[in-house]
Amino acid sequence: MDEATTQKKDIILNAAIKVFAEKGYYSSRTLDISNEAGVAYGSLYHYFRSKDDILMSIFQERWNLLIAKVRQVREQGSGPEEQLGMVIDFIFRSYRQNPDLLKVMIMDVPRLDKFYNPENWKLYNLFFRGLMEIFHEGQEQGVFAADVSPILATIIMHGAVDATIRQYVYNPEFNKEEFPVEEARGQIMMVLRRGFSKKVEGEKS
Amino acid sequence: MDEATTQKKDIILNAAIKVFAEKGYYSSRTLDISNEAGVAYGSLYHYFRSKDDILMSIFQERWNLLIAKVRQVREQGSGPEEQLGMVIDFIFRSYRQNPDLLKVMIMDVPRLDKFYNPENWKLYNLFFRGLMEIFHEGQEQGVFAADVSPILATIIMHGAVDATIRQYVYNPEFNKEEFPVEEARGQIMMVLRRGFSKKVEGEKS
Amino acid sequence: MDEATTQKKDIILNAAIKVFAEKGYYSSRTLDISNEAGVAYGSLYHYFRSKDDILMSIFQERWNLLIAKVRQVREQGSGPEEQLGMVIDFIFRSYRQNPDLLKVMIMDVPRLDKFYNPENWKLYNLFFRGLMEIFHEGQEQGVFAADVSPILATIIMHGAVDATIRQYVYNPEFNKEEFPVEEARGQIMMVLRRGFSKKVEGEKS
Amino acid sequence: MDEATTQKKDIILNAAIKVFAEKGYYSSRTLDISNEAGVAYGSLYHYFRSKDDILMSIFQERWNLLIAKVRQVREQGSGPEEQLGMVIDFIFRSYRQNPDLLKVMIMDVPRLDKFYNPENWKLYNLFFRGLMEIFHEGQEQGVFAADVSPILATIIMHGAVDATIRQYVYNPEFNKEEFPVEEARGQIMMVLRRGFSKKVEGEKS
DNA sequence: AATGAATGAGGTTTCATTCAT
DNA sequence: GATGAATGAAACCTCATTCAT
Repeated sequence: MDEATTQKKDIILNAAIKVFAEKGYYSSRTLDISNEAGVAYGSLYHYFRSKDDILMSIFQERWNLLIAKVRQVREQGSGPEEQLGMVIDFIFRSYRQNPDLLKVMIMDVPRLDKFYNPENWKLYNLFFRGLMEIFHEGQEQGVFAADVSPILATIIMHGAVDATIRQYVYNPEFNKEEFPVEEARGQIMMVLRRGFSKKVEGEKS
Repeated sequence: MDEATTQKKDIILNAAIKVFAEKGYYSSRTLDISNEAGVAYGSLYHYFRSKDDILMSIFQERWNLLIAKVRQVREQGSGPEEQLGMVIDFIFRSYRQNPDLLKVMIMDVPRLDKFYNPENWKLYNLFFRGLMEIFHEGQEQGVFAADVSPILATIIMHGAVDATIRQYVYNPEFNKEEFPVEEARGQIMMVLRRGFSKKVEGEKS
Repeated sequence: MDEATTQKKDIILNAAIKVFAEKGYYSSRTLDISNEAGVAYGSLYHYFRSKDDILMSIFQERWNLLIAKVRQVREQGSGPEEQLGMVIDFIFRSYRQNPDLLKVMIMDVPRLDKFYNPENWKLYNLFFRGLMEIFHEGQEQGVFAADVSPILATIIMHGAVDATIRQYVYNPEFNKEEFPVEEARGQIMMVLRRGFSKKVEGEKS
Repeated sequence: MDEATTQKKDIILNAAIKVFAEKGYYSSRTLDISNEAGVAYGSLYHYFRSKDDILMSIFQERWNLLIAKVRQVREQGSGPEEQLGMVIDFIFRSYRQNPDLLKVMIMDVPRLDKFYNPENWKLYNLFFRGLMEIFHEGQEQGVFAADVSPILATIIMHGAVDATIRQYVYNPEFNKEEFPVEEARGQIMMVLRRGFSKKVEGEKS
């Protein structure tokens, strides 16, 4: 794949992200995408097999970035708490840089039938596995509570971040001024840090 | 609306829930719904204005139940921790009773354009407001940390539960045997209780 | 057919006239008619075989009135000019009394496939035959020009009246104040009287 | 709009005219039109927005021709009588060349809800205005009677022609052999000439 | 590679009519 | 006679995808 091709694919992908974010995958027409991208709509099919394929490409490209980030964070070697914080930071920064992309990732990707194939699940779970490993290390180092399952911890973390971004993206009654992204990010970190930390003195078991 | 009408609407709604859960809203045809419900094609349109209207009715009926639950929990008057626990329990029990319903609520409802109207947001936020009030009371009673925003706390809680159920619903690699629903519910409760509790001794701010 | 039945049929027919006039036959639903008539929509089918049948009944009832009028005018025995004038008067008066009815007669009846059956044509042409006979008598008495075909004369007369009423009914730019119905009627009469009268002195043949 | 597009639109339009003339607008299916045109189903919607749009295009194209004809006749500058004769001739000739077209114009166009919009009325009345001006000139030149309103004169003329063509098109009992089109046209001209001419000697006012 | 006209399967919705109550 | 829930055929239109240029 030469560079020109890669560039054109990116133009189309970015146009698709914008269009999907605005109307939703199923309400978006390929014509909308080609218009937004400024290419003839037949051209989409030079670069992608189908409309589905475009959405899957968005997922894969983005998700690989996320996985790379997790890997980079892990190799860089600070403490488990800091590592989780860096991943969460990365996600929130991604949202600020390109809210449309996260909107698509959260809302459209998981609702596409074709998304649910083994290959994607493998990719999907790769990210969680990275987080789980960080958490597990934290447990071994005594930073995180031993009675919390790494799987659940990961899901909770991801769910908290995901739900927060959803509020930003969709809820018109959500007061974005009162809650700047940084504030939200800080609170989530705080709650999770506490939630994941070792048994609190005097806790009812 | 007489009883017979209510019954018929429920039959259709339940059929729709099953069909939507299986194929997703956009991939479900109205014919599938009428077949599943065992009624004639056109009958759907006696009871609902459109396919959209069916999905919106599912949301509204279900969400009103959730709001009613929150209200009931609040009136019944145990401590804030117990109250939040009861709501979470209710959601997990709902999932066990009717996983399809939750699947539709989580995956299909939020992706429908028409969902995003003021009336629905009002309903939607009514639930969060109830949770927020519980949390706020907990703060006043010194049970929950004062430096956590009730809004964020609510979102985190909801996100955690939602994400967990998503795993049950979709992730084929998620080991449901290892994690029975009760286990997941217990762990979430534990993490949140810790995460929401007062500042831990010696916490880095 | 007892009296109660006849009355109910008339109620339905009048409702249908109103609805058809407003929305056109094909855009009118049987439900609209039953609502307008204040009866259950199943009831329409007690009194009429079908929606088509309702429109045909409107035509037949009305057209028989027209034919009766022509017969009455002929029996009453004034001169041919006066007789034609009376028929035209009758039509204009009908329009003033019930514009909706004429609207339906002119616009909806002739566009229904089922209208074109031998029985209706017979009825339809009965009216024209009456007019033709009047005209023919006028020719024999030397009142109307002998070189005008009674058939054409009749068609022209009918077309002129019909087109004028159409303007009243539909054309929003047609100035109804400037042209009260009586004025229009008078002018048509004048033009036709002249047009049908014997060859003008010095006419180019 | 390039030439190929124009050609394809014309093919579809002509097919639609044929189908509409045969079955009436509402009884014609879009599939019938595409079959008749020999194009794919969906192609209709490349060239026209909707079925309605096809009918409106037929009206507009045809009516612009009529208006152009009136303009041409006026510029060409013969006497008012001749000018009106030429317009009537044009209409009758149109009927002979393409009876289906006139059928659609007379029967289907005026019964479509969407026909009644300001834009169409403007177009519609442009034709009448042209005729009225001819008539008015005739009055000033002393050829036509001063006591006849140009508006009514125009309507009568149009109604007479329209009603005659209707007979040809629809009435199975109308004897077309006895009345060839030329004969009808001649008689109408004669009646109108007389009807529009100056007060006849000895006329009752 | 790029274009966009052409395709046609498939979906939602309408609505006249039936018929059990 | 009166009702209106139930029926399901049929219609319009959309839109992803193909393919000749």
